[in-house]
Amino acid sequence: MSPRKSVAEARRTRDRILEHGIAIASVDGLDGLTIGRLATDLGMSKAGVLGHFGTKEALQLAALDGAAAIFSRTVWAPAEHRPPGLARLRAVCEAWITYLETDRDTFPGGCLFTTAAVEFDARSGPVRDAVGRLLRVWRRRLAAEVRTAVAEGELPAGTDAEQLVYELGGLYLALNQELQLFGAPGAAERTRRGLDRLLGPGAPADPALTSRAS
Amino acid sequence: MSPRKSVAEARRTRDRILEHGIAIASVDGLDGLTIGRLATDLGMSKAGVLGHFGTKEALQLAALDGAAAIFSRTVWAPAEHRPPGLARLRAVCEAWITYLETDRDTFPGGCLFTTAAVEFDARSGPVRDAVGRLLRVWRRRLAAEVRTAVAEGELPAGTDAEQLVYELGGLYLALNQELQLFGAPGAAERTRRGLDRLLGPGAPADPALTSRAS
DNA sequence: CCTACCGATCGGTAGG
DNA sequence: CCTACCGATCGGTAGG
Repeated sequence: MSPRKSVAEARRTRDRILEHGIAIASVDGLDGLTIGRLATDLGMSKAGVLGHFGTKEALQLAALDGAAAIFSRTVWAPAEHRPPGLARLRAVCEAWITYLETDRDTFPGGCLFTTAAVEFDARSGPVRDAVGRLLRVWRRRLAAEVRTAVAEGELPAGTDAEQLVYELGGLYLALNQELQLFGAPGAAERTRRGLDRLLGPGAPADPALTSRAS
Repeated sequence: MSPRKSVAEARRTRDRILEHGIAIASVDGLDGLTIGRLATDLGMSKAGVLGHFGTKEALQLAALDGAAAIFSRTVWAPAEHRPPGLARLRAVCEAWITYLETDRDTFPGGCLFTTAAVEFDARSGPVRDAVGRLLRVWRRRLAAEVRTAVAEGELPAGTDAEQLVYELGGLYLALNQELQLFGAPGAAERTRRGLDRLLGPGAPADPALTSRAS
C-alpha cells in the first residue's frame, strides 16, 4: 500500500500528463504550458508532474515528440499502403486536412507544430531546434513523394519538388489559420482547390512550377 | 523643473515604449511582452510604463495598432499611386516581401500579426478580436483589387477572389516561416514563383482558380 | 508520488 | 513619471 507506483503505472501517468499537456500547449503555446496548471488540472502536485520530466524544457520537448507521434499516426500512416508517388501524396494531403479539421480533442487550439514553430521561430535553443528538425523531416518525405510522382510521369518533368512542397506548406498554414481564427467551414474546400492547382490535372501544363532552366 | 513631462514629451515616451514593445512582441509574442522587461530595457519604472496604457491588455492592443500602422505604411502606401487592379496588386505583393525580409529592426521576430494570430487564435477576448479584424480588412482590400483586375481583364473572368486571397495568404505565411525558422535566402524567390502562378501569365488559363459553376 | 519551501517575476495599486 | 508595496504564480529543490 505504498504510494510508490509500479513502472507501468508511472508510464501511464506520464502519458496522461503529456496528453493533457499537448492540449494545453495547443491553445496557449509551449510557454503557456505551465507545470502548476498541469498539476491542478490533473489533481497532482507540481513536484509530481515535474518528476516525470525534470525541467520545463524537457516537458516541452516531450510534448513536441508526443504531437509528432500523433501527426505520423494520423497523417502519414493511413497513406503508407498507397502506391508511392501522386496517389500517396494525395492521400497524405487529404489526411492532413482531416488532421487539422477534426482532432479537436487532442489539439483544441490547432496543430501544435504550427503554434510552436511561430512561438519559437525567433528564439534559439533545443525547442526551436526540435521544431525545425521535425518540419525538415516532413518536407523531405513530401519532396521524395513528389520526385517519385515526377519519375512516374504523374507530375510534369522538371517540377521543382522543393518549390511544390513550399507551396503545400503555405496552403496548410492558411488552412490552420482559417480554421482557428475564423472557424471557416469552407476552408477545407479552398485547400482542396489549391491542391488541385498544385497536383491536379491543371498543374502539369503550368510552367511556373518547373525549374527555371532558362 | 518638475518631473512631470509635457504632453508632447509624454507622447514621445509612449511611442518609445510602443516601438520597443512591438520588437519584443515580435520575438516573444504579446504574452511575452511583459511590463517589467519593458521597464528594465527602457530604464523606467513598471508604473511609469503601465501608466501610459492602464493594463497589459491595452498595451497589447496598442502594440497591435502600432504594428498595423507600420504594415500600412510599408506594404500599402507605396502601392497606392499605382493604377488599381493587377499593377497595384503586384506592387503590394512585392512590398509585402520586402516588409517580411527587411524590417529586422522593427520586427526582429518577424511579422507581429502572424505571431499574434497564431498566439491568440484559440483564445477569446479583445486581442483575438483585434487580430481577426485586421486580417479581415487586409483580405477585403486584396479581394477588391483582385476584382478590379478581373473587371479590367487582367485576370480571367470567373476568378474566385476569396480563393485567390486565401492562397496569397498561405504564400506569405510560408514566407514568414521560411525566413524566421530557416533564414532561407531563396524564400523570396519561391514566393515570387508562387505569385506568378497565382497572378502571372500562367494563371489565366488555370481552371482550378475560377468558380466552380459546373 | 507527496508536503513544504525557495527566489524571481508577474500584473497591478497607492500615494505622491 | 517615481518608490514602495500587494497577492498570485512561475520553475525548481529538499527531503521523505
